Amino acid sequence: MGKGRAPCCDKNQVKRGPWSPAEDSRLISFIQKYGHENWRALPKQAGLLRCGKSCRLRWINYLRPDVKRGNFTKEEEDTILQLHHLLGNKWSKIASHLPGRTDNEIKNVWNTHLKKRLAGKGRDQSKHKSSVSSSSSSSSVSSLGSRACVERNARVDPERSTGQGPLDEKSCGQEGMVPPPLLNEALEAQEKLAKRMPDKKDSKDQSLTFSGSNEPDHLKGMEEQMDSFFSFSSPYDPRAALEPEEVNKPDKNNNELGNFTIDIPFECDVEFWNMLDSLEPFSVHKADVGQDGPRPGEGLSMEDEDLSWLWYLEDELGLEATKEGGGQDNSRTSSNATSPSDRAVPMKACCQG
DNA sequence: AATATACACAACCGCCGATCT
DNA sequence: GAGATCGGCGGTTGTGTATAT
Repeated sequence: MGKGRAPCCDKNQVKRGPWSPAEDSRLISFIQKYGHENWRALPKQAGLLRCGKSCRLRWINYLRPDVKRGNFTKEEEDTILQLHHLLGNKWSKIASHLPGRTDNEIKNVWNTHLKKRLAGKGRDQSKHKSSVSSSSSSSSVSSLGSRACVERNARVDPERSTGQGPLDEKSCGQEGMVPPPLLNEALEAQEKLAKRMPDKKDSKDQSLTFSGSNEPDHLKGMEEQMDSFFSFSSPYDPRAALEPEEVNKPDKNNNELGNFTIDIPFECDVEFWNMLDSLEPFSVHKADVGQDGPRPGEGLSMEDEDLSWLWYLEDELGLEATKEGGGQDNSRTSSNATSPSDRAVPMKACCQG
């Protein structure tokens, strides 16, 4: 081969632009039958005049059975906001925490909705950021249940979050932000879990396997979950374009896309969130939110939620400064807050309830 | 009703890291 | 070890649709 990188495809030979239903049908049909071991070879084998990358993108972002279409829920948006605060523009990582959502979709939502929302709030919030409650966005994460542990740690600072890039040690902890150790810990936990993923091939791409025979038992229960992902709200469901003779008919003993099984390794998510699910410190403190305040389950106001969360953190971290509002120093870069050993304590407390 | 503008989202592009040879 | 290949990721663009004028 010559020097330099070979083009992924001959742009003169491939079709570009929007996919037609027929192309979708062909791609789905082919992947159902043969899988997608080699994206580059796939279009040729499937008889598609498309670049392999284009096929892959189309499949991953649109045709994959577990892709959830439709508007993002408030919870999903909140999750994106907070994960973005944690991770920056790591769309694929963020997407991994939103089953059924693709990185591309999340990226679009961020660029179209969330960034603006944050920008708007940033302006709004700048007027009030001296108060404790200024640490909150107007979004509520209460319905996210125990995920709140991490997500609260990632409570968005709109002014900061409108910028690109992950929450770094300089930025977090300022202006009433939740102390960063928990953020770091959350990140570390995520990364540890990611590293524990046995094999990249097993985890990549939330891919599908197309075999009825070697379906892992633990995945069978997932079918039901996956079924929910088949609900589409878009007017054109590409999978509806499948022509009957081209696709495997749904097996009555199997899921509705025929004789392939979903092999989507959510272990990372499950483990991660299960770990967090074991943490219920916040719920205790919810109950403490002002004797006159709402009781748990009665719908805390955002302010109450934020306050109680801050109080919880203060208890755990022995911090009083937070009560004084976010205004505390920008010195959160002090090393004692970021050393792993120091970080472990509050998170551990958090995790162990 | 026609046109301009803004918005939303699908798709493309180029780079990077991992793996293969 | 070096180069080739591939999949994946993030940034950007193009296009269709909705809304405003």
